[in-house]
This record gives sequence, C-alpha cells and structure tokens, in this order.
Amino acid sequence: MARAATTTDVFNAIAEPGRRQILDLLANGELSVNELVEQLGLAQPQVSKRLQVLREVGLVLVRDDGRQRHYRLNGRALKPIHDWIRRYEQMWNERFDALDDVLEELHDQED
Amino acid sequence: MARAATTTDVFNAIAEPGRRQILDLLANGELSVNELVEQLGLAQPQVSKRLQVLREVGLVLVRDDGRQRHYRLNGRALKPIHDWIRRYEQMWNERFDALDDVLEELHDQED
DNA sequence: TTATTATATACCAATATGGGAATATATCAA
DNA sequence: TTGATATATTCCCATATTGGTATATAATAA
Repeated sequence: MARAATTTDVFNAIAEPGRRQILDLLANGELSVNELVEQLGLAQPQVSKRLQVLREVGLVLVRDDGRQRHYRLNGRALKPIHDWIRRYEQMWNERFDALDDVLEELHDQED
Repeated sequence: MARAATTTDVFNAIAEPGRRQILDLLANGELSVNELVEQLGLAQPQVSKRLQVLREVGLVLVRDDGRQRHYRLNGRALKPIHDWIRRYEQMWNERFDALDDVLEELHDQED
C-alpha cells in the first residue's frame, strides 16, 4: 500500500506548508482564489488543488459569488489536532520546567 | 516533483496515525521496540521504520541497553505544531463564543 | 453569439511512501 | 564458535502525491 491521501484527515491536510500558508492567509478573512494566487505567488491550478484538499477535510468553506469563489477558514476543523497535541503541552511549557527544577532540587537534597 | 518526505519536518511525521500512536504510548514512559511491537500489534519492521522517522525529526530519543533499544518521547519537538495551531484556538473555544456574543450585543446597542 | 475572466480539472512525470518478506547487524548465551 | 534474541535495513510493489501545462466549465461582457 502507499501513503495515505492528503484528504484522509486534517493531520495529513496540514502536513504541507503551502496548505498551512493558505489557512494563515484566510485567518484574516475571506479571500477569492485569485487573491490567494496573488498573495501566494503560486500558479492558479496549484492554489485550486490545495483548496480542494482543504475543502475535502472541512478546513475551508466556499461562498460562490458570480464567477468568483470566496474561501474562508473553518478553524474548528483544526480542533482534533489541538486536542491531540495539547496532551503534550506540559512537556515544553515553563511551569513544567519549573516543576522540573523543584524535583531536581529535592533530589539533590536527598543526597 | 513528488510529495515531501515524512522526515521533512514534524508536521509530516505526525501525519500518520501509527506514528502518533507510538508517541502516545511513549508518553507513559520509555519502551523497547519489542514492547512497542506487542502493544501496537504490528510487525517489528514496521515499528522500526516508524521509529526511524520519529527519530529523524527529533520526536523520540534512544537509549541503548544491551541488545535492546529503549525509546522515549521528546515532546518538545511538537512545540512548532502547537505554536502554529494555537493561533486558531480561539475559533473553537467557549470563551471566544462568549466574546462573540458580547460583541454582537454591543453591535445591537449601537443601532 | 463570441470573447474574456475566474476556477476547476485532467494529464504527465518524478518520487516518497508503507506494507510484507527477507536479510543484515549486534548482543548475549551455551 | 554456534545459536538465539532484539533491531535495523533492504527489496519489491502499488499508490497518492506535487509541479507544470493544457484544457474544461461557469459566469459575464460586448
């Protein structure tokens, strides 16, 4: 078997930097495909392809407006990733480091 | 060009459920390859391959012990993902919804 | 209707999987 | 040394990209 499709889930969808960049741009508000093309400096088909992937996993929503299509972010679709990674958050935040120091200190005192 | 390697960065590394599962198991503490094989129910080579990917992006660390290799989590490597996704957190948490209500209320009062 | 604009899709080439099986490497035991 | 155990690596195959180019589709304008 081969690798899972990028449209399999949100984890695969955000693996590509270009797709994350699109989400970052849409975080500031709705944009048409052409506006995205300009801001990204990519060819239009590449942008449309990425948008399709993001659409299939529910990360973006579309609004038709004449011959333009306005895409907007659906941030809620990122929640599964956040929920997963949040369990590891303690491993790098300062409070944990501080606790680490306390434990080390206690350990030193034991000797 | 083809798809980016899974070892390109942490975003690609965690795209596969099996690799995330390994991280989840290691969250409880160090495990040898065989212990992982047992708990995952996968063939040993598949586990070793996944561990190599995780090693290459710095998500796990190894400790040699005779003919066994004990892997442990390096959660700090997940921070870039957390930092990226944290910017979207407001889009699904309750406080934001509450703020949304307040803003709407203020808006209504303007009229 | 015909031309133009905005997007989406199809096609092609190159490549990195990921699973399965076999094999190599390293360590320890007898 | 020989054998067994624990891991890593290699091969082969089927597949899903991703980039580039060309083309199809839809909407609007002339």
